[in-house]
Amino acid sequence: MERTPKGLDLSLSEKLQLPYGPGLHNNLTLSLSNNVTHAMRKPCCDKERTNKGAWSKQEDQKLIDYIRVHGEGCWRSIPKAAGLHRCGKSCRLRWMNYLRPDIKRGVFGQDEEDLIIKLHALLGNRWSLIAGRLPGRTDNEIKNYWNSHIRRKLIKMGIDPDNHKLQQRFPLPHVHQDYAAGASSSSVSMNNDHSRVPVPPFFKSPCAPNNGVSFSSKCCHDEEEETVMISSSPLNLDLTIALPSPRLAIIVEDKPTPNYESSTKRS
DNA sequence: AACGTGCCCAACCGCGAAGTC
DNA sequence: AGACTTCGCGGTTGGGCACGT
Repeated sequence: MERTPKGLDLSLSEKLQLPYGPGLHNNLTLSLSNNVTHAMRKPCCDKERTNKGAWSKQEDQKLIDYIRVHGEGCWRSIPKAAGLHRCGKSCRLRWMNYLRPDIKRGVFGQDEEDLIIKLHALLGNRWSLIAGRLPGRTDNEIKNYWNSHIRRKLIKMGIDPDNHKLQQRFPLPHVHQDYAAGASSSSVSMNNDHSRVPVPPFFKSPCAPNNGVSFSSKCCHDEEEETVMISSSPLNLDLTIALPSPRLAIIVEDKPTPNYESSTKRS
């Protein structure tokens, strides 16, 4: 079954209605779900007979072997066909987030981090779309990285990670320090005394050329809220989202992997 | 050494979207 | 047309590890 990934083809109107923060979307979802009962929904699998929790090496191997031969598709039937006591959803997640041969693991580079921030400013919490611009990275990985690293970092810098607004009331010297490395020509005029705050590098520089998303930001001073807004306009809204890197149906090589229950997570 | 706390991240859950019957 | 099925997404959880006391 071939589908167009959700939100892949952003219409111009959608591009212009930048989802600064997930608020709107979430509120909508919330209000809808409050009015709908899902009591009739069937469980996605027979929970009695399915394994849950961390995957064992044997389970991984079964899934890899199966997909190596048959390719991805029809996740619901894969567990049975592959001899796994897992639900299809769990198989899909394990494959997509961990076993796929094209997954790039390891620490995020500065360029990747900057790109994530830029894309988040533009797309909000649409992790799958963001992941589509970062070859080898999964939405789950990016989401985790955002929540555990970037989010905190932005807060520390005095930037609201939800709406990407620079808060005015933050200890400026701290921000100066943090931005020092990336600060050069561009700066933001913040206060009446014309003190200047360097713009974080991810707001200044255009994206890496091969990412196909370009930015230009200007800042303005929002008197009422006493925040410095990194305006979304005029943005180059060439947000043509390319399809994520093609996934291999056949795995050629075994990849060194994963963490299993007993393995250590950290070095 | 023992305990508490915070962080990381794999995995789960619920739900909407899209396809099929 | 509408019920049902399947997929994919985003939010959340919980186990395990690192680090501080």
